[in-house]
Amino acid sequence: MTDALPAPLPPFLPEALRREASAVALQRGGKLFHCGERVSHIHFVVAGELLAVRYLRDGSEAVMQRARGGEFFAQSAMLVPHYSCDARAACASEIVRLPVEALRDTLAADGRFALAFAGQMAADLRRQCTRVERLRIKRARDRVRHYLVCEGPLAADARLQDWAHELGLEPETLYRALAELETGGEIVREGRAVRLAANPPAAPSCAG
Amino acid sequence: MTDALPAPLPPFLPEALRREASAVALQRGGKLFHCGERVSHIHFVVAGELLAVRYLRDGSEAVMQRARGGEFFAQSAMLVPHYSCDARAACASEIVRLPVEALRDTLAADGRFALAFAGQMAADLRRQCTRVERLRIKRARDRVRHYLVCEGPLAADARLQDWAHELGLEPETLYRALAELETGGEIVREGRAVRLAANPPAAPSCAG
DNA sequence: CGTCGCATTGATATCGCTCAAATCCGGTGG
DNA sequence: CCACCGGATTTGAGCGATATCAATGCGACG
Repeated sequence: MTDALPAPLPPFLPEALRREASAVALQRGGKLFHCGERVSHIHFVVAGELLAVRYLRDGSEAVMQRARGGEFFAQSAMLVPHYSCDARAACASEIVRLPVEALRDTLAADGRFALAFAGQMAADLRRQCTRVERLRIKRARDRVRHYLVCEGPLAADARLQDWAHELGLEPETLYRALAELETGGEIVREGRAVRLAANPPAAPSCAG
Repeated sequence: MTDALPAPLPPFLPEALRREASAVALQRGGKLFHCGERVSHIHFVVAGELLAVRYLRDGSEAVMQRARGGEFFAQSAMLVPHYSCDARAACASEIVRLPVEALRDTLAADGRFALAFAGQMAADLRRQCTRVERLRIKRARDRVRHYLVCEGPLAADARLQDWAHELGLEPETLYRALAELETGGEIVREGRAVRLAANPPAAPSCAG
């Protein structure tokens, strides 16, 4: 406990906050906090995946948030005194937690940190906004296009499985969509990498 | 120009920032900024709807962000010197813009404001995270359930059309899903209001 | 060499989207 | 007060797309 773990934490965290940080390890299915508990910490996911879930009366559950390595989790707990959902690890995970009091104090006192923290949240927010717009798209091909336009080419070391999950598609559907886009000349695949074709078949934008 | 518009702006904005604010009105289709332009302002949507779009080479477009009345827009511009997309009004809109320099300075100088601003972004981020998880759900019925669990009952004065759009469904699909859920006893409809049934048909969670 | 996970392709079922028509509801004007 | 109108809601029928199940190829790794 109470290890200082400078490496995995965001670089903009002031030393004063790092000293207050403590590490938590969770098994798959382990709980980080429960609905109704008093908010004491803000969490940063070093590795693994955390879920914020709310349970339905019939035993099923609704995932409200999902955070993976390098992301903050349940940031909105900053604003409220009690958690309104449960936090569970989707797989074995390592978390660093910061006392919410210390975070608030540091935000209020350290302008440079406040700016960086707001910046991190702005970046996360932009990513989620883009995902929302992408998931609103119905056709698999159009989601793939949207991703390539907004996020750039897919790295060669990425697994298509994970990409399918990011796109809200089943892997088989993604494979088929990629095959069609490649046949249509809209994308180019080099090994596992995928990028938009430089010269798409449809009407070009400006030059004739 | 340079109107101070205290009413529509978030209450936590310091007076110093309000004095720097200027109002902008846009027709449907009007551009707020273009890809490549230098970032000068952060925008707050008073009324209407703004889109951040990136154009594909074939003339179609990808929406990256969407902001409606009461929301900030293109917050991530805080972090970068140039816009990487175009901003267009989806309908006639009123915007208040804050010079990014002034915003940065105020964030760094005014701790209370920095905390509130970060809080606003945390709340927006939570909302988007929940939407992402909801849109990942494939079946219409399950999306409706997720919404009611995470966001609470639907107000009686809401239009089902707007709700369908929020859920990423066509109105007809939502009507059918609601009919099925009501027949199944999972939800109760009182006029236009919709809420989860107090006593669902499936197995209860704790008490027998 | 065997195994395992990932990628790929085929066949089928399911679900949501689209087009179309009927009903309901609120507001407007006579 | 009533007739009318427009938009929202609801229901029906058919189509298209994705999910699902199944089988095969492929590459890494022990």
